[in-house]
Amino acid sequence: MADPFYLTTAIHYPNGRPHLGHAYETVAADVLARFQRARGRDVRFQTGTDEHGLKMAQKARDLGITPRALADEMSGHFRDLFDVLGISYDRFFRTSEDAHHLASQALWQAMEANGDLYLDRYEGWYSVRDEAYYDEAELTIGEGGEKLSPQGTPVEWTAEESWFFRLSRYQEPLLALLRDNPEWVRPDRSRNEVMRFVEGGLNDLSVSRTSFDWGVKVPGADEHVMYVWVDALTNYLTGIGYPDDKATFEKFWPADLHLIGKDIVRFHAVYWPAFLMSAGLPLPKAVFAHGFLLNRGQKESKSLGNVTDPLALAERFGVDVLRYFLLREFSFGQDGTWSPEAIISRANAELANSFGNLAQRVLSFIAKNCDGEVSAQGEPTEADRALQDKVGHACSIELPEAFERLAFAAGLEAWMQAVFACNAYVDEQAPWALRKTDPVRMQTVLHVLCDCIRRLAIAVAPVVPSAAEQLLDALTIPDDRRNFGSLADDTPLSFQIDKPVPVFPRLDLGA
RNA sequence: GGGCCUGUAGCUCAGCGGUUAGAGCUGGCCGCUCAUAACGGCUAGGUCGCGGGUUCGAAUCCUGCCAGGCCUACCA
Repeated sequence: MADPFYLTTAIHYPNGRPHLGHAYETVAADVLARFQRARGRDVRFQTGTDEHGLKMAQKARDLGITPRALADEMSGHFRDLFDVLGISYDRFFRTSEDAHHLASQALWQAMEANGDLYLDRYEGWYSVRDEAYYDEAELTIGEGGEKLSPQGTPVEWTAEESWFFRLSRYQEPLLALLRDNPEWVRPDRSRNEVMRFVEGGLNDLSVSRTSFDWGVKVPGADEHVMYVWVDALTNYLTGIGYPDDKATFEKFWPADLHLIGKDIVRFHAVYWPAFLMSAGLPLPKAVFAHGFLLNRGQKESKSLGNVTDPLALAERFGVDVLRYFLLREFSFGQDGTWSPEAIISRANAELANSFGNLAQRVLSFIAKNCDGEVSAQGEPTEADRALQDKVGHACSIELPEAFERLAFAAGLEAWMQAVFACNAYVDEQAPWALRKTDPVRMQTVLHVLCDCIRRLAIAVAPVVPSAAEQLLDALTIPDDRRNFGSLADDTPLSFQIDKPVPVFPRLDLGA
């Protein structure tokens, strides 16, 4: 049976429409999911929306609709976006699902049974906007004499009964986890952040609210709803059947990777493992925090009015182009800067001119001059072997090795080098000259090139699935010969080529 | 305020103690004509944020400062 691979994105908070950052994280996860499937893993890939919490309740109130209606609408936008982007999720998760409430309560009860939950009283200056309590000393006075949080949001004196989680118990176990598994949280930036936070001492965590009811009810205390992060994190369990579907759950848990943004590292690398330890469940194998994308070097925000709709980018440039750009342009884990010009430049140089045109010049030559069929007829030369070695190494070794460590840009860089080598080979071998002088040799050259294109397309398919599929169709490669295992296949004896169509059209700025 | 991260050719990035600091894009020159005016070859271009220090030797280590980001903080 295939080796399971369970991968998650963070579930997205749908108090607004999805932005490019949501697309970035989810596309990256999708590439990894497709990559692992093509390597033969039994992949379970989950994304979704995190719909509870005060901010959703308030936003709904402002709009005069129910939180449920707001969640339905906004979650739909996320799902639509992901469908357009070709996200191959196995499960689109919503925390408002009934099963999730039951699962969160089950987790809660497991933590309670372990003696880690207790009722206490919480009071202080509470900012609804920040969803946080502040100390008196932190407050400032606004123009009208009202008290403001450090973020400048209004605060009100609030007292509520709250359940607390004994996070303080888990300081040592967490430190041991981080010490003994240096790769558990990546990159190092995030690991450092977590280490320092835990070393600084952990206070018990307030994990329930009574000031609103849009959330998961605390078992046996109906007036409380769970703190959003408790039920949000639980989605990783619920989505694979916790607690009732033991077969599915045990197959996929613990997760192989939680892919998240760098801003929510603490929740995933401190609170989450503590909850799981408390409930007696195994911990996920790894957490990876990606960087943020900056629009021409600036953070996108509503107040700056520079928020990009990822759907518009996908429509303007194409889904495959956008996916390729997102993974190729940035060092995953670090922040990156993008612009429409950068997308066009990258797409034209690498996808249209280098790879797309390579396929087009070879396939269309075959369609025109060989009646659409090529086969190996002569002995391979040194140049043939050198090219095939280069392409084979890039596709079977370099790209997979890089993708395994989430170094997508490095993997695609190695892949591009192989594409360059193919174009150089075409020029050196000049099949258009061989057509007149040595048709047998011409067949061999074209045959080598078809096989290289086949392997390049298979390797890059997780990133640009539609275009790769078109190319493999054009080469008449069977569906079950399109995975990484097939890279090592013996070259097909012959290739049948229909009249090809360019798979990556050139883009221009006016478009 | 503290911690961590980032700052390398016009642009996006790699290099993270050791020969003349690399790649791609952009620019210039040459070649080719199969191809999406695409491809190939050559070439131009850098005070490695700034100032100190360690070392035979630093973009690479230490320190101070500047700019941006993330996390965090009882600092009136």
